[in-house]
Amino acid sequence: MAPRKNSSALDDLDIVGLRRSLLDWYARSGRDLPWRRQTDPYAIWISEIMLQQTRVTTVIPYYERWLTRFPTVEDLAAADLQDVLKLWEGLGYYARARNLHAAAGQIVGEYGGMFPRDLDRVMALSGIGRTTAGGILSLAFNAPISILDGNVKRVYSRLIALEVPPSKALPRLWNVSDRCLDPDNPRDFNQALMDLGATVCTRHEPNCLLCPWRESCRAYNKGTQSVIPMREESNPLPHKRIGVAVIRDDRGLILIDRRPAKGLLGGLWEFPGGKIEDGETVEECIRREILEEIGIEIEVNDHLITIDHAYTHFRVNLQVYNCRYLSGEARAIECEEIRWVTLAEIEIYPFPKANLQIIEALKARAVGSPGDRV
DNA sequence: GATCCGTGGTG
DNA sequence: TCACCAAGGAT
Repeated sequence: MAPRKNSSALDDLDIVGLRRSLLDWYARSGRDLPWRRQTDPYAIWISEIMLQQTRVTTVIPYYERWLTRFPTVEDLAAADLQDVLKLWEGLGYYARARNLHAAAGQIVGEYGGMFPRDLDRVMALSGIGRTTAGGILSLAFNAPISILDGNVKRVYSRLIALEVPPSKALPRLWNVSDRCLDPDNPRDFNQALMDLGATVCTRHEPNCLLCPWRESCRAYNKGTQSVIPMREESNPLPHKRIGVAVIRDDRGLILIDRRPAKGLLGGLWEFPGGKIEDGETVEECIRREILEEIGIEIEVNDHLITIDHAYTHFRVNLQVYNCRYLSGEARAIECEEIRWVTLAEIEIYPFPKANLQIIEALKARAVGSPGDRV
């Protein structure tokens, strides 16, 4: 008989035993999380999206606020996107909020508000991929669908002592996840797997002595658990200096603009500005950018604040200056929309984190200098 | 398949 | 201080 072509990394492991020991561990040591207290697919969907690339402790207050404000998919579908983004403000990856809003429309429009149970239909919703779909369907409906999130990649990479970074072996890891999943207890199994990765099989200093899979884990048995999973390649972050304008007109109103709907910080509001080119002063940059983007002449006055901020693929240094409107009619040339607002009205608009520091600085200055022109 | 997309915690 | 990273998906 010919050797099996697809011999798996799991061939020597007792999968039934692994399932039982993990579920036993989960019954004793699983986490009590807000979205596990019910099986409403809408609430579980919201939690799964918020948890993408985001820590549990960060998500919990956002999750609670969201379910209070938008208790049902109909509430979300009927909401204004700006209000959705405002509720998401500070959580990052804002496409997630835009996709939630769009998918709510899909669910209400195509499925009468009933969350679909079919994997292909769930994955067709905006912002839902294979892992999120598996998470929702297994948690809400106890459907036997595997997942492969960051926790699961780490746990299985160690279990099979994977010799390459997980991104180089996704088909193998999905195969492991499919074969290990307990078809009789998919809900608890998937949750247990994520809890194991989050609390025991952690990135740094995993607590192997508490792990139910210790005896089977190939990394543990080789003593390589601290170097697996292997690191992904990473490139140095580029750095940009940005000139930013807080422009006031003669009435003291402040100019803000809304960024294009897609791309970085899509749909959020900001103070206008742009990249400082080589050989250009900050003041020159700000005057040029405002003329290009908004079409008005301004006077660049005193420095308000400097903000250093790191995004995923680059860092910025924001040089923020108080400016005064001089001439021309402001219009949205390189943005979606512009508005002149008061400092009080600004609270309504969703801003990226780095811009919230500018608003704080403006408020502090307004309080500290009552005679200042506000 | 490589790149883009935020923010806060951490060693 | 700073690179790395944490419940991924879209293009």
